[in-house]
Amino acid sequence: MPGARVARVIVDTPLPQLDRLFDYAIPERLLDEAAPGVRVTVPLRTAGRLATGYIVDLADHAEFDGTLSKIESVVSAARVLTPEIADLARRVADRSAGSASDVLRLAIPPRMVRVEKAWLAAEHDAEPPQVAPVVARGYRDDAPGRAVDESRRIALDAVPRQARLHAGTWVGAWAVTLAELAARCVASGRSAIIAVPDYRDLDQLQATLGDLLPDDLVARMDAAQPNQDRYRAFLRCLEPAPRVIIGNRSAVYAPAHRLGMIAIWDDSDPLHGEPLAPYAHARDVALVRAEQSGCALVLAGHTRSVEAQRLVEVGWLTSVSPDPAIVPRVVVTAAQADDGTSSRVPGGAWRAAKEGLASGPVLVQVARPGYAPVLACARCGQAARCERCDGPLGLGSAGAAPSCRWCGAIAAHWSCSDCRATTVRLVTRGSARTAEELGRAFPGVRVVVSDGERRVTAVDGRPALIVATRGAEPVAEGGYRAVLLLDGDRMLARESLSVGDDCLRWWSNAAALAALGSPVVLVGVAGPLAHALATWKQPEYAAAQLADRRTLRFPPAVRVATLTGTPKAVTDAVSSLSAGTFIDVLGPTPVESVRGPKQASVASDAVRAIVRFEYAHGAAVAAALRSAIIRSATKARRPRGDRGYRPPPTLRVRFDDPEIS
DNA sequence: AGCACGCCGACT
DNA sequence: GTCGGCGTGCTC
Repeated sequence: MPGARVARVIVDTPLPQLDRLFDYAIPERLLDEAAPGVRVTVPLRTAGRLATGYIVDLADHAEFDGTLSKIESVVSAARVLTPEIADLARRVADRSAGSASDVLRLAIPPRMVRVEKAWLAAEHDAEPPQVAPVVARGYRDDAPGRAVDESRRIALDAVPRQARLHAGTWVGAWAVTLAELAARCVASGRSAIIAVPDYRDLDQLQATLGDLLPDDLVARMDAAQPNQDRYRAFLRCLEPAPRVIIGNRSAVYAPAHRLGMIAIWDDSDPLHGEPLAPYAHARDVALVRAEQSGCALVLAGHTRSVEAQRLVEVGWLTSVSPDPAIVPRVVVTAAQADDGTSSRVPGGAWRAAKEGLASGPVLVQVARPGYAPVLACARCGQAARCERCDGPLGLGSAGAAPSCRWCGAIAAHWSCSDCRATTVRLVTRGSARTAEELGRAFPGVRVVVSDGERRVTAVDGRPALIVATRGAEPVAEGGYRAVLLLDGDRMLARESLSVGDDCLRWWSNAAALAALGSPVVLVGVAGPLAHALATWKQPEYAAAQLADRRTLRFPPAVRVATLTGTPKAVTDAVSSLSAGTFIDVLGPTPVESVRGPKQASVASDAVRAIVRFEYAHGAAVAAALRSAIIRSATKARRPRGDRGYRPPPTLRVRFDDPEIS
């Protein structure tokens, strides 16, 4: 808008009451630079106090009646906030009773001046790249490809196999499928976003894309990479040409030129949940963004999340499965009675491993890292706990001193809090101890351990035992010749509503790493879960779970909002909800001081209430809670004297907290 | 947050 | 009479 004199600015502040657009006059000297999307500094309330923000729009006239302040400065010419992302941030914030500026902090990486200057100086060709269209293999009639071409929304069951790249490395077939769909977008001049849970998946996806596309068309947005690299990748997404944007959960906020597809791999992995306010899950952001931009949406996995299954059942997603169906050869075996001395590997699993080792690598999935994750008093059996923080003590390696799994403190002079004995007994096996035992059971066989600390992402095709904690399984050249799922019973022992879903996901992801026809041995688990894995019908399991949650009125059959804060603020927020917009309210109840590695930052008298409501009332509930947050933020204020100490907010709202579902 | 405005007790 | 305490309100 040439000649515009007014800029509408979103101010970067955590204060909920400032979460709206402010009109500012554009001074003469900044008329050329003040463009939509640029970073600016503006005075707020009084001169001398400057805030940063982004211009989201230009206008001829202000909507504000009073006299306008002037924009202080334009930080740079880079237009980092595109109209699409500004709109997305608003929608996501509205849906979760949060601030758009909180969302923008996730969407726009910290500015790196040198990187930005280099990018602004460079030429960006708008020439569409020449990429040959590809077909997604493993599905009948190219169903996933056509869905992307027609901008439809699908729940995609991945092909449970491995594939070899040109360079000789091996990746999961899921990465090939998603890369093919992304390449197809680029071939038609559109961009694609693929969000994956962690760096292992990201590495596989990036390598796979390297086979299909020139490297400079792929932007990797990785939370672990240095800020410069992150900002450089972000700026490349802004260029007016199709890109394939891959990254972890925050990639769903990346700007994209003509977005054709947004895909989430393994959408029930907890890493897709955002721990920062307003806590929007990558899946939900993808849903909002697909709606907003009209692009294709792909929720892919070896398991079907209960949330995706709900969307299938309400007709919002279409289910697409591999055709012909590929079913890993799953064998279910009873657990060996564990007397602490004999090998923990039952006969059937042992034979499968033995046979597999004749031709290549064998995967052994265990529940926990370390040597002995749980210790107990040798005399009375009481669990051994840290003297400092009361966390559980464990052994990191065979000869190590006991240490706390929460705070890391070494317990050099431990004595039992009950009977004062000073020797401990090992009560569980971690990956290192399992590896040690397997090394004895299979003399002469190479043993590799992969867990959160020792990151092994790939192994070659030579015989070896690969002991991996769940989620840390490397990809094997040619696929594993056998997969042993050893700790099924232990994994199932966790107390959580989603423990079944989680276990099925861990097992299915490991099973998909097996070579075609090689045995996958599930030890010590029976019932519907074992059946779902053996028949490879994860969507049916998800459908049954969803039916259960419907009768219980648990998420995701309904939505929930968790309100935490002072009793007054929580009560006020609850009573501000109009009747008919919610089902019921649980609580408020006092928040028990959480005994755990992470202490929640809430006031000592904090209470919590949980509001359940139908999806149809989401907007109304979010709007009401949003005003309650603003009310509590502006009303309740602390006395002026105590600077420095920052009390927790009087009211915090979190929608669809995965912890309680 | 941070700063202004505004309405009641002890001071030259 | 008025200096300054901090409750309340607003930020273009």
